[in-house]
Amino acid sequence: METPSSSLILDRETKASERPGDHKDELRLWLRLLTCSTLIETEIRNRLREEFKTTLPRFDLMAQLDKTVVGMTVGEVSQRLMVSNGNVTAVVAGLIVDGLVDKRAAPQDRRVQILTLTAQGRKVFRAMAERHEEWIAELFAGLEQADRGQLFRLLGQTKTSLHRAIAGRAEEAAKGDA
Amino acid sequence: METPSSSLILDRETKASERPGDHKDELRLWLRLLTCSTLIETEIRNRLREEFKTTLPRFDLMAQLDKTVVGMTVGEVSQRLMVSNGNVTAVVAGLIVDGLVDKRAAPQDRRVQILTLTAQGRKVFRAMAERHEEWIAELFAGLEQADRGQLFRLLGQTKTSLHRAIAGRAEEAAKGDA
DNA sequence: CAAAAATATTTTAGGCTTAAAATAATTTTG
DNA sequence: CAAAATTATTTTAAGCCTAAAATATTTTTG
Repeated sequence: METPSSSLILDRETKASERPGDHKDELRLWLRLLTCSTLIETEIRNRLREEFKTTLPRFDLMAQLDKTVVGMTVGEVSQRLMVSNGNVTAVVAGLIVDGLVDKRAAPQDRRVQILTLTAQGRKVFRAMAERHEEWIAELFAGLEQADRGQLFRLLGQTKTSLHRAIAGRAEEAAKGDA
Repeated sequence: METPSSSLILDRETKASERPGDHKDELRLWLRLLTCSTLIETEIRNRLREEFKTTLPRFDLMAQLDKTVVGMTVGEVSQRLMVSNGNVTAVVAGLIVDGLVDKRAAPQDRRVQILTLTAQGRKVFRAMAERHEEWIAELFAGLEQADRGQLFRLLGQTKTSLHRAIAGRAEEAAKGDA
């Protein structure tokens, strides 16, 4: 329990954001983060369509496959892209039709499907990736390098905070189930 | 062509990010921003479904309408949410069926449709908004308040950078058209 | 070893999203 | 003022995305 005087001090000296039960600052932070993310995503989507007649989900999927020579399973790709398995299945289907991706069952475990870029897929992706990197640099060009570094670090802490909060809640749910 | 000595100095003294034509740092920054955004969005989506049996697009749309008493046009909502007009039309259709939103043509300009929350819609939204605010605060709880402030400022600069880059490119395109 | 459990993926059903074309209404212009 | 241009929205067609159920395969267990 707080004494009346201590809460008086709180009322006088704290910012609006510190009012008990008020979380408007965090909300504004989230909305600003979302705005940045949406602006970038929409712009990249538009440029991929205009310059390469492709979509962001396809690009993202190919980007994962470009990181490996031995290929990647459906589950691995879905985890990395933070999308559902079914979604990977669907996007891959389109890429296979276009001859950019190859899919085959793993010989030692036939449940597993191994995805790889075809030679053409790798060539096409590399060309897009180069432009993509330029676009991103252009979009962030208005920030000083030091600020970009600072932002990168803060987003790292944010990621940690998010993972902790999400894992914490998953535990609660598991406890409830048991 | 560079002299061997100048490129030696570059190799020795500059960070990887400063190699000419290399923009890996900006790319990593973008991917980290996207990760944070996706983690939050997915978590909020899940909680809205579990706790209120609704979706994020519906929640976001209602959040816009909650800001006004006189209502908002389809175009206004679509601009604020950064989604297409057609998308607003579709999501609104669902909300109307559920009795949460009302739509009527403006009397002075019958092209314009004015959207408002119904009394029930406002009540339902307010309950969700309170929980939503708590969730967001929880997700950012691992960040010091000072860091949240710093992050907010940096994202503000990022927004400015993005708007400038996007507007700049739109001008180029317009020039090309003319 | 066979039944049960676990794992990996696909399918299904339904909602979101977009760009582009179509519709409807208003404003501008010759 | 009527045709043309503009503005606001809706429709359409196609792709993305998810959760949950179904399928196929492998591993565990009694």
